[in-house]
Amino acid sequence: MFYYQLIMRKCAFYGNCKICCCEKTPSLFSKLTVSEFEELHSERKEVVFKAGEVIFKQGTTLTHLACFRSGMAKVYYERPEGSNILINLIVPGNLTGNMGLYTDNVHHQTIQALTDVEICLISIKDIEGLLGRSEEMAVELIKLKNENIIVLTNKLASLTYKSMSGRVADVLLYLQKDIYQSDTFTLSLSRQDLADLGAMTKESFIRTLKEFKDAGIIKIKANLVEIINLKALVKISNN
Amino acid sequence: MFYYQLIMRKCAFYGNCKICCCEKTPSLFSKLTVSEFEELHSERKEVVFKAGEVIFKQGTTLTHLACFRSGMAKVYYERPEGSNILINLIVPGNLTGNMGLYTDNVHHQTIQALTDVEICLISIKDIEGLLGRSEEMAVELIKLKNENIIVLTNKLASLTYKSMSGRVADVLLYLQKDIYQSDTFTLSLSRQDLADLGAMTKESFIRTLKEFKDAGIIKIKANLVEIINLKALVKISNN
DNA sequence: CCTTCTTATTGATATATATCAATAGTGCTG
DNA sequence: CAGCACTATTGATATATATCAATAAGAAGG
Repeated sequence: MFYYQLIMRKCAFYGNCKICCCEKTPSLFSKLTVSEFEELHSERKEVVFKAGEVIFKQGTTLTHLACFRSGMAKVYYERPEGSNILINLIVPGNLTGNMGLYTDNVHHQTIQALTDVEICLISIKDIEGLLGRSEEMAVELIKLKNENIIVLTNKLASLTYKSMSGRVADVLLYLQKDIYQSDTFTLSLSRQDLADLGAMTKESFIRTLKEFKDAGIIKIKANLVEIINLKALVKISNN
Repeated sequence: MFYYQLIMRKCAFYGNCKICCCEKTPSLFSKLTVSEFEELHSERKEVVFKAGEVIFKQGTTLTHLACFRSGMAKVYYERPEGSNILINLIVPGNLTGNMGLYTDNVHHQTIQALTDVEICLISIKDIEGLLGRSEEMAVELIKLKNENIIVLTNKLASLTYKSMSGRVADVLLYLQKDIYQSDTFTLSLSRQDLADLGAMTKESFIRTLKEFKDAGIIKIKANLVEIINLKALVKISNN
């Protein structure tokens, strides 16, 4: 019996592990048998990080992989020259920190909590051990990687070929669709973080936001954002 | 016995298959047994494309994966609005066209020959069949994917945070290090292609190239490029 | 070898975006 | 609740880069 079948029937069986296993597709763990899952589950470490704390630091050894159970974090790439580029946000159900797997065993990004965060840490050794036996899990990981690459390619296209307003629209659409899954949301990010997501200065981001506000496309009051005209936003995104 | 051990001893055994199997690390095929390799090898299709021909078209069904044996191709992402973003170049030993694997089975990029090109086409069915049995190959693919992601992240950082001269320097360093592996090379790419690699207009690229030429960092005459001062180029790349 | 077409180069100008600076708001701490 | 520090906002200006236009240089074809 597969773990996901078990958990579908007895949802509370593994507490909120179902967030990491069943609520996102593809999930690294959905195809594991109960005993395979138990291997990982029994060895996991539940950890709580406070807002602002660094979960993984770029350049340090990759020993664990994080499964997000609650809260929000930002993933950024620290450039040698000092500036940071914000790659994406992490929300419950996401898996992160495995870019160095099978390559140099080093973290290639820094992950920092934006709110208080609950995660499970799973040892890379356990993951590698299981990957060496479970083709199912390896295939799921390949699937995840391919999705990562597709998302990154889209981001590359957005950031390099769109004008500022298109990029701001993309940031708002990303928050609405992938992060908060609602037209109304309270930001856990600073204006600087938002600007970093869109690869521009915070002044430019704020100005563009104001244009959208003046045009009646969004409402924004401090950190409370409401998207009024989604279609207009999509249109701006598409130039 | 692994295939790569066999081929190390009898290099001509499989013709120039060693380009795809042994000369790049990681290689998807290096950990296969002889019989596993034979499965793929016997079913492969050797194809020649002429310069300018499209090998894979973005949006079409993913049926085969291409192993490059000779020549050069460009990989670009076609944006809905019409403009193209040049992601990277493909040279012998590279594997390409598997971003849609296990996801939507669609090509997410267009691959076009820049010179005459010899490739082997391997059916996705064969790859998937073997991936379902060989954890070794799955691990190699994960490794490849992770390297792809690391490279893409660097590219994202380069293209979004560097000024024009830094990006032109990056393009030249990419050609020198990853593509031609020489300080002197004859370009198979147009100025427009080079500009696309650096995410700028061809006029801007040409102007920056002229600056480098005037500063004695490179020599350039039509398509013949010589890098005179590599250190200066690296310094410009690092801002 | 001349004509035609494409690609490359150079120059002048426009424009988007960053930078710098000043002000306003927000939240924390004694 | 006053004062300080940090973040957000707005405005003025500078600058990098794109755009447009004109010319030059190659490449292809009769």
